Amino acid sequence: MANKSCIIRLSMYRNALIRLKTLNFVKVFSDNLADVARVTSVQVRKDFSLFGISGNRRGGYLIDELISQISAILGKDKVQKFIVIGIGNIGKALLNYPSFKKNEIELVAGFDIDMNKHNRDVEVPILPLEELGKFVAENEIKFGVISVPDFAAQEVLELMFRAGIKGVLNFAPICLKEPPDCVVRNINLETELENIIYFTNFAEQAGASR
Amino acid sequence: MANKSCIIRLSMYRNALIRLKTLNFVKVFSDNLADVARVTSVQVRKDFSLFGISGNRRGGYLIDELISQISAILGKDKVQKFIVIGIGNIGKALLNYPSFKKNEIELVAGFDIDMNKHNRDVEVPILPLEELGKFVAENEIKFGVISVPDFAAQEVLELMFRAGIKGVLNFAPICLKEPPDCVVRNINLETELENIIYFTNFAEQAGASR
DNA sequence: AAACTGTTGTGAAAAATATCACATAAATCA
DNA sequence: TGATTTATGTGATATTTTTCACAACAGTTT
Repeated sequence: MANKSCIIRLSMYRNALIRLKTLNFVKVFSDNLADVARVTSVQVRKDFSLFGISGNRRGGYLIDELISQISAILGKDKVQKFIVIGIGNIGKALLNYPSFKKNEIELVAGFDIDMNKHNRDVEVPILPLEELGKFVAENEIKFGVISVPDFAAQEVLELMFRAGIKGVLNFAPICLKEPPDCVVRNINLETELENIIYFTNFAEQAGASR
Repeated sequence: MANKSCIIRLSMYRNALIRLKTLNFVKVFSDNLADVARVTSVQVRKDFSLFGISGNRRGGYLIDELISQISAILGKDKVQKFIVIGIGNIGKALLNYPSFKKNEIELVAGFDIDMNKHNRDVEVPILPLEELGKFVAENEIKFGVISVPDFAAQEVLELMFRAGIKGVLNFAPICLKEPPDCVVRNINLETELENIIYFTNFAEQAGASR
């Protein structure tokens, strides 16, 4: 079965393909994708073979065909709606983030407990948290982002789960316990920076001792 | 050698430990950390053993000691300064992100090409991109975040590299080519969402066919 | 039409990562 | 003080992921 990094790579291939298409590429080779996505060409082909995507021996892949095949796998054949809970720094950034729409991802509403943040008269309304359940049911929302402070995150996740949300991206710096049949992915900005700090320092030490 | 996920786990253990310390824990067991960081206890101990961290047979680990050992590994024994390039949605969110300081990570300046965004009269100034090299040299900055549009990202990375920056967190939705001796880590918001979408749909299908 | 070239596709091998099983040590109890 | 309990620490094993090596094939050249 496909694993997490494999799907991440598919997304990257798709991005690369879209970019290459704007350059008027008609067919691409696994080597092209490997270069752009910074992996090996075998990795590209192995990933494709896992999903039954095949090209033409010696002829590479037809770019349009490939894009639509990958898009289908990633659920990009239809617009995927999602909501954001917690309109702080990150929540606000997501509300204004331009490239979701280009990628068939649509942020349809934000939620917050702070009534000063509520606002219904805009394209993407900010609603009180109490309306979450109703909104999710009426609009058939499956995906959501958590951008509340750490202490509130687990509670918000359970709220989302009860509302019927099935997939969650969590920015709160805490490792959430995923409810059954609910996919949760954590992005922790400090952790990411700490990772970079470690490997940078490590590389320096290794370099110095070389 | 330690790998990327191992360091991410160390960060998570540290977060967990700090949380447990506020609850007045004095010692912790690998099982406690496993629960909070959502891994197995063997994994915790294996990770520790990789860095020569040892506890007391039967007695677990002294929390203060453990925090300082992990902190030292992650470079948290001193404040790590970093800058942000591109003061758009994400850049702004980072400027106001509260929990960096708690974690010995200090955002010291932002940079942008748009002169309307420049502002020197605040704690974290926003400076013109031309001043990057000078600022980085004078303030001995080693780390930076890229939050510019995709088409500008590679160029900005090379600019940062020439200025002397060694570790970069990239939010631009493009896979950057890392210069030699420079650590680059990509966070792509769309890709993360696509990942969630895929696995949510997949779980649904698997559930339905069960 | 035969030889050649360059790319895909994949079984097998290797490398990386995580888990298991259990020896070892420290504390407690009888 | 010997037996028992409960964690740690780690070699061995299993699993996952990536890379290697090369057969298969479709064009292209001679």
